[in-house]
Amino acid sequence: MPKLSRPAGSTRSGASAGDHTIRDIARLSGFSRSTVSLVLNGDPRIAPSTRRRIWDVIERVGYQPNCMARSLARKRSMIVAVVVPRVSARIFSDYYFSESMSGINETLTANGYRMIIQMVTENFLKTGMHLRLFRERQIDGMLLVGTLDTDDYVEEVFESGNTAVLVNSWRPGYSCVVADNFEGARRVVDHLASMGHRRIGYISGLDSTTVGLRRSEGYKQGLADCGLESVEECVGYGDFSEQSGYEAARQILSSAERPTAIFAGNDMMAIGCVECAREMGISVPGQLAVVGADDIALSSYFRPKLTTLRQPMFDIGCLATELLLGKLSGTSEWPVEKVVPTELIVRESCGAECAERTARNRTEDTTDG
Amino acid sequence: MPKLSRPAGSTRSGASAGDHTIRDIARLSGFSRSTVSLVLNGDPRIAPSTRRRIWDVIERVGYQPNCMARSLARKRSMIVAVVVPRVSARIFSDYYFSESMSGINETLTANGYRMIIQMVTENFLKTGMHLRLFRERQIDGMLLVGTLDTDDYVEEVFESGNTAVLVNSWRPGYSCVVADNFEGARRVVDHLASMGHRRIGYISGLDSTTVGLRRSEGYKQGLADCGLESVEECVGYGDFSEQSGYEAARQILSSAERPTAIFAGNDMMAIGCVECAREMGISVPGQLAVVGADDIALSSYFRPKLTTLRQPMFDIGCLATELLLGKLSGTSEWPVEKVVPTELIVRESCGAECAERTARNRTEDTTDG
DNA sequence: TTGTATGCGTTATCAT
DNA sequence: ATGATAACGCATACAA
Repeated sequence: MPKLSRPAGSTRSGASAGDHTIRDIARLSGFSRSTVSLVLNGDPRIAPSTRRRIWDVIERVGYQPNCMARSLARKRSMIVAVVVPRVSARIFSDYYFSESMSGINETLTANGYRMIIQMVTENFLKTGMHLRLFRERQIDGMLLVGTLDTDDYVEEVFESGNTAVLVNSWRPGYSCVVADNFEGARRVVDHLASMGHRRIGYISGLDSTTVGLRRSEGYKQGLADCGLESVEECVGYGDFSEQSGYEAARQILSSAERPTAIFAGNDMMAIGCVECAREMGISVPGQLAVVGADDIALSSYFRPKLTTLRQPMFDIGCLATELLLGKLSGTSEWPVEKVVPTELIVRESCGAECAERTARNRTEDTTDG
Repeated sequence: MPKLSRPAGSTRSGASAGDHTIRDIARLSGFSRSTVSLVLNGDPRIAPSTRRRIWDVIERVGYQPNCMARSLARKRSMIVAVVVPRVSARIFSDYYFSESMSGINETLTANGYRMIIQMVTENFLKTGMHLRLFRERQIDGMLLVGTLDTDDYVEEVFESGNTAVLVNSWRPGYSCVVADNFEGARRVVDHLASMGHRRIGYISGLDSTTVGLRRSEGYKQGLADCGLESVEECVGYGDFSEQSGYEAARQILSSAERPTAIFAGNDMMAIGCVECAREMGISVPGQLAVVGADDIALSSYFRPKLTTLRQPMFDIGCLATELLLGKLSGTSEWPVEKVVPTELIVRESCGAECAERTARNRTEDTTDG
């Protein structure tokens, strides 16, 4: 039974209204700190009556547990680090990443977690930040978005026994969520071929990324499936930037027998490609069909509106986070690879207005090489 | 002098390579925990020799201090919370905010701080999260971006004695960084008038935001300065969304004597406005000059390229963060209001190709209303 | 069901 | 210049 102890002179100077500790609650309620702690964490073996009494005090004084202290004791911070490549100085403005970030953040907060953002800077690499975050900051898990095949820290994170998941990149044996860019790219070519194109060009992104590589592979497979041959002058190499798309397009479009369609490895390169065609007096989609990939916000505002292979980055972020939290809470198998479908969004730049119709009218006999 | 104590069986099971505590360092170096702590924090009154010896051990075993424990003891977390309005479910995709976020994040990390993001959700309001963050998470400071005049929590944050700064919003007596949208809007009107426009319309954003209000006021002032009268049919009311811009434009452009120019309260509304004009068969900029505001990335990709009143959100984010950190470290006066200039970016949608020329040819005698 | 004692890893206060 | 010890606020075996 609780002892009737007075609050005593427990108000420390400068302490604002709700600045209490678990000690205060124990004293005010007449129970021990442990009991209060158990109540706080919803332990079922506390008598309903005492639970009530303790909660009354907690709410009366507006007590809030201190996360730092809790984390220290529990050795869990309820914080997840999101590691993003330093594509530009302004990562948040990059639509591709910002979209997944939104999904991640929402899922995290919905589950009581917080996120901190870590860019892959030189300092990150040099100081071994990928492991320090676990030790120093006590982060519970890590989300690695859009890593490169050449990023060595990825292996170290997984092999260190910490829990992490790859967001839209893939490595054998590690948990990840990726979009099916192979199948998607294949379908882009298929779509183009079904519209009568026989000479279909390609501007690659970075093949050191899973996304870029899969799109490149899908492009080749698509060509093969349609009985089309791969022409070297029709493919250029970019790095996902608008400028690189522009340059690759100039090269491709200058070739002796230029393609009637070009599939760009992402939307920004597709835009660069369109700009280039425009300058060369080649109308899009009239004389050249262009298809991008990602479906960034810009795609529907650009003219001609970009036909693109949509990648659901928001959903991918959500899914990856769910996987991570699932692992942290014990549920969910491990490791697990989740692949989400891509979607061909047909707009103006490819010259076809309705994807469904085109797809339905098409039959297997497209392999007329 | 250090005692020669052996490492003893201090290796706990499951401890990875660098999983040591300050105790281990003390034992291994032969000094006390206090001394190690002092060395760690660069206290000058430790003998260079011992400092060396301790650092040797630290680096040899790869010791990393635990942030949680440190924060608990120091009562400082080195974490700043960024509070953003829930304009959409996907805050990061909103260019306006993402840009400032980049500035904030960079400045924060450059100074050893981390950021956590807090959206203003119903839960945020209901649970008094704005104050809980200080207590529970022990955050050191708060950055409030784009708050509404109706947001009551703002006052509470500042009055609670915690340190915070407003990012692109203003309240009397509180520290903030704002863009000079009043002067900027004034100049937009001035520019339009100097091009011969006498009937200049306006689509307002939310006047409950500092940004929106200042632009509205600047618009009126600009009209007055140019000796132009404000015509009611020429102004519409939007909420910063493309859709609202579209609708306001339809109303304005349907009026008996429609304006020859429209200044929209932000770029998205300007885009909506252009789309509407297009549908109504009004060419831009031929029959209607349109000017937006913010200079979001889309502005230069949209056709016609948007003339816009640029607001340096990245810089604003940096500045606000510097102010906050300055206050936290004792330097920097308080409170302080910083206003940064806006810039008129002249592109296609206003029908003027060169701002400088126009500006130079213009003299004071524009007040011929 | 509840209380006691101890630990979490660090900093800070006071000695020496 | 360095060391012993008490916070910091909470969680958790273990005891009762």
